[in-house]
Amino acid sequence: MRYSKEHKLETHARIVKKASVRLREKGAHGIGVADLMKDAGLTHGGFYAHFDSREALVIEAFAFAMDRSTERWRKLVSELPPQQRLAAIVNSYLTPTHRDDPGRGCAVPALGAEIARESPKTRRAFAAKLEQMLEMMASQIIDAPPKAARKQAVATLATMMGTLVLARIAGSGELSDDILEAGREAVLSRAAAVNSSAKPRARKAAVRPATKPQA
Amino acid sequence: MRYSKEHKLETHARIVKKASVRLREKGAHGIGVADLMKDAGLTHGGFYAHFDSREALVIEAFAFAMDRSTERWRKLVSELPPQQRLAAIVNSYLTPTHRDDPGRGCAVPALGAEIARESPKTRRAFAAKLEQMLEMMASQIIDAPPKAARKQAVATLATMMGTLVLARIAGSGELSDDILEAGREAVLSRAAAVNSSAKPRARKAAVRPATKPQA
DNA sequence: TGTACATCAGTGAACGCGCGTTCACTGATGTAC
DNA sequence: TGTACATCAGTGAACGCGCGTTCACTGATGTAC
Repeated sequence: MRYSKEHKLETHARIVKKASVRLREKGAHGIGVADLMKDAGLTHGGFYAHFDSREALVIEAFAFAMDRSTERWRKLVSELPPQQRLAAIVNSYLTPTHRDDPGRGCAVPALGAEIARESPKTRRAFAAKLEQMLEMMASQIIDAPPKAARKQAVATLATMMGTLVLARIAGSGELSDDILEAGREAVLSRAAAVNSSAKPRARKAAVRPATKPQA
Repeated sequence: MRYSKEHKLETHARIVKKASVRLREKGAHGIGVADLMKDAGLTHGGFYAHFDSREALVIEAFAFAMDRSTERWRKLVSELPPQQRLAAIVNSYLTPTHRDDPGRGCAVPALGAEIARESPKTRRAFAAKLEQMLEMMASQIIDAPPKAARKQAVATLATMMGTLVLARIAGSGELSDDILEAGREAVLSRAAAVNSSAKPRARKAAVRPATKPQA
């Protein structure tokens, strides 16, 4: 063989990783196979040695992005007391940094609407990763019964990603910052309300914006 | 002239109207000029007698869809007492009917993320219509000072459209219905909390799902 | 250890196709006389 | 009122281009002997 055993896997992973950035930036149909390969330092002809089709790469790239977000949240949250965890996720999500850098941000606001229109196969792949993300969020909400925690996780993600979409439509000026702030307040006050056993100071600490970027 | 004075305007309006449906269904790049013209009962060659470019049609079609939604809400709300208005909008928005018929639904969950990536011109046109929609929503919230009403409108729309995107990713099964329900509850309980002067029964009435479709 | 061969990740030209856009033309109707 | 002409919304062929995909080929390396 021309290359070491892991070489192909590494190349494959590099394509997926770079593509996951570009697709979040440009949309699921916003960039072509040739440019995606160029991003990974290759020419387009080799593409089909790694993927059955462009769609297959989109699925992998999307899954990669979702796994990264979920994993990043898990790390972010691992060092915090339970009652601050959801707030920490929210505060890292609803920031100008995240709004202005979709390529390294959450795939749901960037690609959700588009992927929901794709083939059933693609949509289901997306749905499965979304489900994992929701489960991860719900598992951070320990002071509510599972069904309520699940509902809160859904509502929180919906508000967070919806806020990001609205903020991106509004550009990156003051109006857009206000949108982020409105979303942040809404989702944090809801968390505080559901989380009725938490002390007020816990909530106040949670409201402070995170300095770390995005999610 | 071959046709009556209003003929061209009528044709133009018909193209925009049909396109606004198809674009919401298929995405801003999901359908071509030829098919859009066919939808309006015409051939593709006549397109440029009506629009400078495909992008110009996308802008008009998007504006049309946004105006329709805003106007529909205005009508829906006009016959209701103030404290039921926001809830009525939410209940008509977060329904399986709306989820399953994006072509006649709100353009924000269908096209928002995509349009935010378009040219500044397109994005700003979208942003202006979004602003009108938010103002309309905020004007329904009369028991809060303007700044708070604005914030609540932003958070409400973010949650509503985010919920719709998540529900569409999840398909149209039970899991998807649960997502709609979680979004509905979150946004209605927030409205009830802000709307602290309203009587409990007002809130209870508001929580009942609407039978009318979408928004 | 040295040599011949097999492998296969990656190259780059070429393909067919659909797209947005252009353009010469059509033909029904309004207008001038 | 009747006739010749001008208008212009709409037609359909054609354009250039970029895309996803295919394919014959390359050449560095692992393997067999």
